[in-house]
Amino acid sequence: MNHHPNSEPVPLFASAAASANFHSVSLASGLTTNPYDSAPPVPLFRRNPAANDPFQSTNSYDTFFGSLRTGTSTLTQNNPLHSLTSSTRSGDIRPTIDHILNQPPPTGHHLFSSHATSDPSVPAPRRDFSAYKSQLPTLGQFTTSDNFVTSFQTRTPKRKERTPGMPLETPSPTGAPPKRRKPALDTSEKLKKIFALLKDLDWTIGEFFHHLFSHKDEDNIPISRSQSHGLIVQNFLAGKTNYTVSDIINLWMTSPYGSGHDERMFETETSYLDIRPVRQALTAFAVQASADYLGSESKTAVKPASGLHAVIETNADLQDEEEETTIQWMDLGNAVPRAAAHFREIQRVAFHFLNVMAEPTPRSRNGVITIPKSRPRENVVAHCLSILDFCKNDRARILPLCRGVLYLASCVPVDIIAINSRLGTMPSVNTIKSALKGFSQQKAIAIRTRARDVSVIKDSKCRLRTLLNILIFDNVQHFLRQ
DNA sequence: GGTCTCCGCCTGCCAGGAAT
DNA sequence: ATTCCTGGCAGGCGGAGACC
Repeated sequence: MNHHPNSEPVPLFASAAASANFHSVSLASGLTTNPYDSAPPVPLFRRNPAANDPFQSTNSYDTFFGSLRTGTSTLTQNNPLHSLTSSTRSGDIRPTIDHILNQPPPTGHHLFSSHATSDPSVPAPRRDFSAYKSQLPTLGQFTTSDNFVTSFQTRTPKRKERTPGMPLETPSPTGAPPKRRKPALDTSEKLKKIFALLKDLDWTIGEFFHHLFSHKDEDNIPISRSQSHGLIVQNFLAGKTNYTVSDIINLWMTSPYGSGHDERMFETETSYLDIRPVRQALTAFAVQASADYLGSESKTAVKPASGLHAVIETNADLQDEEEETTIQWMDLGNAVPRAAAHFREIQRVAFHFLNVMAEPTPRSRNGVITIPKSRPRENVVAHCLSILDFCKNDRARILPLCRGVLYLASCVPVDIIAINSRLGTMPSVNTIKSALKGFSQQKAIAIRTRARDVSVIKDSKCRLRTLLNILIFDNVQHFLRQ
């Protein structure tokens, strides 16, 4: 037995009423119809599975997977599971008499039933392949005569469609009576067998999933699994099976058997590993995984190479002019669209979240839906992210510096700039002034370099011309009328 | 009263070394 | 090869004093 090292194997169901089978529990007399009331009060498994149960001889993890893996397993061509798969492949779902007789009683809230009819005497109507396929659980797709692994992958029907006039079975060339296939199992029957097997193994569903997907032991040492086991898990996790992980999660989130909403939904403090109910754990996982990613995203965003840094190089020779963190006065002009593009690319998730939060509610007036445009969302989100990044790293200040220059140029009182500096919307007034001085020095250096340039060039008519530099000063002082 | 300059403190960046 | 840790360094911030 391959139990979890830290937990005792807990039987999935009590053994008090071991004689009751699965159907008698959830569907008995049609009384247990409300899944919200309580869990099934009696065991879902038979204590003694049928003698021809293909799963009954498997009593360990390895035996279980080994039995499912190859054609030498206990599942053979004569196995009901295989017969159903064969009929599914052909696209001709024809319930046999046994199949009809084994249909579960009707209920509106059967835990695992896929039948919607309310009359047990009426066989399930014929359906096309896609309709039937959509109601099969993943485990119902197992085949045994072929490679078990390949049955997880998407298959295309290999057999010809049977026309109405075609006989159901082809006579044997030897004249022997044709072998009759065993009736196909429905979903409930398959689940019943799986549950019986789990009970024989003394496993809960949780233990089964844990051992199925665990890849490291308690010492953090990788667990060696069989090749087929690895491929099965790989195909499922890679989304190559008919029912993907997202399908399963969706079923968990919408199942009436899951606990309802409470304050632990979207929990941020308690680790999702410590939350047991499925919806609370899933929503907490989503929040905490997103939070972790947002943290790493912002950590990357404030690195010098990200483009948000603003260093005003004032060295006389401007050797570092090519550095990506060095900015000039001209760079402030297009800082907002540059930053917005940066956020959309590097802080993709944060940009999306803030966009969703800032999205205004569309208004309907006289049947015309209008979206407010007075505050462009992209600008708002870009400035919000710039403040957050500036809070994280004071070098990532391209937009705060733009805002500070605007405030300073607008003769805003120093106290207002100090308050905004405290709030993270702009640097301190000293830093803003230093930046302006740096820009001024950059301009002065550029002018001196141009002024020294007295080279001779050729014009369009190949005449030699001497460069003439003209400096034009513009008075841009801002006068305040008292 | 406003502005400028200086200086100490603090924080982020970066390079180098150690650990994994 | 990658990640983590640590120490040095640069520069921003904010307070205090001087100047206008």
